[in-house]
Parts: sequence; structure tokens; C-alpha cells
Amino acid sequence: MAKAQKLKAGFFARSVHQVARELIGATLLVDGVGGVIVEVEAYHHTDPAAHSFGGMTERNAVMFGPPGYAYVYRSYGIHWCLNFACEQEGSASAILIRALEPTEGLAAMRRRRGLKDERLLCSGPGRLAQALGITREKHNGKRLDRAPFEIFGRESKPEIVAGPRIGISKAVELPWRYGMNGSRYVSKKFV
DNA sequence: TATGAGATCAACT
DNA sequence: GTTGATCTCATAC
Repeated sequence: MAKAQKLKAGFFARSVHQVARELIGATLLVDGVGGVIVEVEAYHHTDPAAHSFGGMTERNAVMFGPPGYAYVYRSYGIHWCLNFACEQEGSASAILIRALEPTEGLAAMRRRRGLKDERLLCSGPGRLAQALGITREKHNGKRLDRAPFEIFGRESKPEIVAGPRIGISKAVELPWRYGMNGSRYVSKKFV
């Protein structure tokens, strides 16, 4: 088996669902801090729950750009959430990174989160963004294959589970949330 | 364990 | 003026 490869922008230039599944088990680092992705959600512009549904605006412009870029938005006025733009330029699809299993830079994450419990450091989009120090200022529209981002492909194929997405009011039934089976670090258990 | 409200702001109507 | 791709804490069982 080859060692984990750093992912290039081309990795994201494919179907959001394909990319979402392959991201489970991959390692995401921001300034050397991060861990293994255990939960994501897919959003496509034909999907009523997506921010890009209904056209380009100032906020979601990154989703309409080329794949392999970070889209960061403010959620509920409090949290930042990190997304990866996918497919092709103009497709306006993205993947919301919902949870990590923390492996690198635990001390930095604990400091930012003010928590000891490793399990709660990154188990949710807002928590994850806080632990990695994600802000729109610093990360929106940045390339995922350049510093401060580093994403390494998974080394083995994990067991993937899918289910309905969380916290949305439209297209609630679409099973576009993907996770690593049995991970303790997902934001909410898959049924 | 489960449910509920408050925090807090940018984008959208 | 309203609404979130959320989290935390308080209160109730």
C-alpha cells in the first residue's frame, strides 16, 4: 500500500457524492492541526437545502467557482462552517465537513475550544471550525491543496454509512450525510 | 436522557 | 424583519 497521498484539486472535480464518500477516512489538517474526517454532507445546487439553490450570491460565490476551494460561512450568527467546493466550475456543489476524529494538534484544539473532552473537539461543523481556527477572513475562497490546508487521501477503505442530513428544513429526506461506520466522533449517530 | 431556549449576525425577502 | 447546513447550558424527568 502506498503512503497517504496529499490530495490535489482534481480530486474534487467529480460528483459530490463520490468525493463525499472518499473523504471519509481522509485526513484534514489546517496549519498542522486536524484529524481524520468521519462525517460529511453533500450539497448540490439542484438540492433545495443547498445555499447555492436559487443562484449565485455574494455569500456562496465560492461554490460557483472551480472545485477544490474552501467555502466558509457563518451559521446561526455564531459558528463558522467549512465546505469543499466540488464537481466543476459553475456546478455550485459543495461538501460540508461535519466531524473529525482529532489526531494532530490536540493541545491547540483544546485551547481554542476550552475543552478537555477529545470526543467533543470536532464532532459537529461549528465545533470543528472552532477547533481548527477556521474563519471566513482567513479561509474562504482558499485552495485546498495549498497552505494552510493539507488533505491526505485515506489509506484503507472504511465502512461508509449514509443517512438524512442534520439541521435542515428542506429536502430533509435525502440521505446525503455520509459517515464512518462506528466512529465515536460523529456529531450524531447514524441509524 | 430528553427537551427547550438563548446566543448573535450576515444574507436574504 | 426573518431565518438559519449550530452549540451550549439549564431545567425536567
